[in-house]
Amino acid sequence: MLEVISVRWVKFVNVVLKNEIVVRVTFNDHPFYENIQSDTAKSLKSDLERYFKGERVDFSSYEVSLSELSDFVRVVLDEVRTIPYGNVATYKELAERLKTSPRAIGQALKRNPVPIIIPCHRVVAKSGLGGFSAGTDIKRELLKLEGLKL
DNA sequence: CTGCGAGTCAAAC
DNA sequence: GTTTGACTCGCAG
Repeated sequence: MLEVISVRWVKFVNVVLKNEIVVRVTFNDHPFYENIQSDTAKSLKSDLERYFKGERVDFSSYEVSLSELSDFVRVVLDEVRTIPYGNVATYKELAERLKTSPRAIGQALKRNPVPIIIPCHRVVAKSGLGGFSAGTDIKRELLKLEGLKL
């Protein structure tokens, strides 16, 4: 079963679920047509609304689909999910933990299909913000929500 | 401060 | 095989 959540924020945040598993999160100028049926989708929509209001919300219990990704990307994204709300890690720190290079971490994060759910915005460069697949302005706003400046 | 070369490693070509 | 990054470090101007 396919479900869609759309939430208005600085952009529209559109989330697609398949069988109650999050398969994609995108930032768009227009909302997607919503189709919300399961309790999972209802709960996620309310969590997203609370999150965008600035409440501390943990998305780590939602299942995500990483099956199309390489082993390396999965390992990196799993590690990123352990970064708690309001905290950040640098590309270098993750590289050291996973015995790889900062650039390889960046390449993996770029392939994250579900930003916010997997909080890739909490990974920043050692001196500065770093990049973001949906635009660095979005990344900055997400960090601001969690009380961080950069 | 800005710029550039080298090191790095997974992905893309 | 070569090139390209959501990076970092060091060293010049």
